[in-house]
Amino acid sequence: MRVTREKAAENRSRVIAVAGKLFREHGFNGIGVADIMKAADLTHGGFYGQFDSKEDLAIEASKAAHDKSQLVWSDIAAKAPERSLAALVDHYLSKRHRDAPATGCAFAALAIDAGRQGGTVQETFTEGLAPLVDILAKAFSKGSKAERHRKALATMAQLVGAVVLSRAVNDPALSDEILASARKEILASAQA
Amino acid sequence: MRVTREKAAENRSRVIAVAGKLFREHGFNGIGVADIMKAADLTHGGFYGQFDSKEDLAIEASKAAHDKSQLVWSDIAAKAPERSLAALVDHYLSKRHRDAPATGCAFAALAIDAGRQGGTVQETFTEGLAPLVDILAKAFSKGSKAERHRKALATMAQLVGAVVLSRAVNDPALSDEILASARKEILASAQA
DNA sequence: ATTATCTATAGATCTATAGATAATGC
DNA sequence: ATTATCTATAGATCTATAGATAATGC
Repeated sequence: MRVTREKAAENRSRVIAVAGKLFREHGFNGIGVADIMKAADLTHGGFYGQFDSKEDLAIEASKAAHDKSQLVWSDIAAKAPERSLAALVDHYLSKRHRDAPATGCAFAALAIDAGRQGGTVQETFTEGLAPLVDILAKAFSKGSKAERHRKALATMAQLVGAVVLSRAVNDPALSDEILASARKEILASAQA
Repeated sequence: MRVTREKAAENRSRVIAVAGKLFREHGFNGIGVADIMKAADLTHGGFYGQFDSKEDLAIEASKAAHDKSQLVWSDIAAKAPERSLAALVDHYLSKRHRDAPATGCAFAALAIDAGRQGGTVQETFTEGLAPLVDILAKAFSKGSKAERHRKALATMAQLVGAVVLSRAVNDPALSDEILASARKEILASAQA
């Protein structure tokens, strides 16, 4: 039954990855430890050897999701140095992102849950926000550093809000329209 | 034990009002029927004489919250005919609103939950969005009808996203900054 | 007689723990 | 000997229902 240390570490990572998807899909309160472990091909009881509590897992899974977002955003910005803002916005406000909450941005999927949760989970989200805002700020070509920071915060809010609303409605045309409207506004305001 | 029809109708309304607050505070999955009934000073068992299911209550509570928002927004716009956009934005992005999710906008408190829930709950949120967007569209003074509608959708996303993010972080200064940044951006883009 | 509400409980599910098991790592 | 994982279960909580109760409304 017992596995190598290497395999044990891999099991733990797999639980974090699976939990990250299931939490983003169902919310912190919408999925249980037993189902997460089952999805990771492990037994329920094994969980408490790997993590202190469900909250502990929520923190680890949130951190991993934020780190992944940061990597993806950095890559997108680096690959389109002349139009990084447009590239980031196109990615974030894509139908692909809207339709895949389980693998998408943790803010669009869990920001409200994080606010309710409080404690270390909320702290993790606070720490996860700054790097994304910084990448956005660098993507703005005009204005002072303070102005670019302000625009980045406002843009982050618009990105998250647009994806949240596009997922909240069940009218596909309206959902598309929300994404397209936010996209157009952000790119127009970047010229100002 | 039995009460008058009038009192029974009042009891039902009170359960809807209490549920509206508790759902916005804890999410659809974060509060149970028993606690909602207790908060309404009724017994758990009485619930199923008033509602078909917890989902049925979630729908009624969401509808009531959306109707209330529409009324509040209409009032705000009517009371400041020359600067209704600024009045709406100041209200929505206020610290008071951020700090009172239980009585605030259902989109900022439950949009992610609604997207996950699907079914009639999601339908209720879809129907609740249009009236708010219409009020915003009228508050934009410049541009064609289509342009104002587009700006209203983008602004709605920014409003919701800003409040969601401001509640997700545990750094008060950053939280204030998110609200202020979104406010400034919205009012600047309304001049364009 | 009808019905709004209550008490009590069924049955499912949730987090967490105890103790057993068996393979790794000293 | 240590430890990663498993089986089994405790104890709490959740949605929903059954049947009793007692006052309203015909």
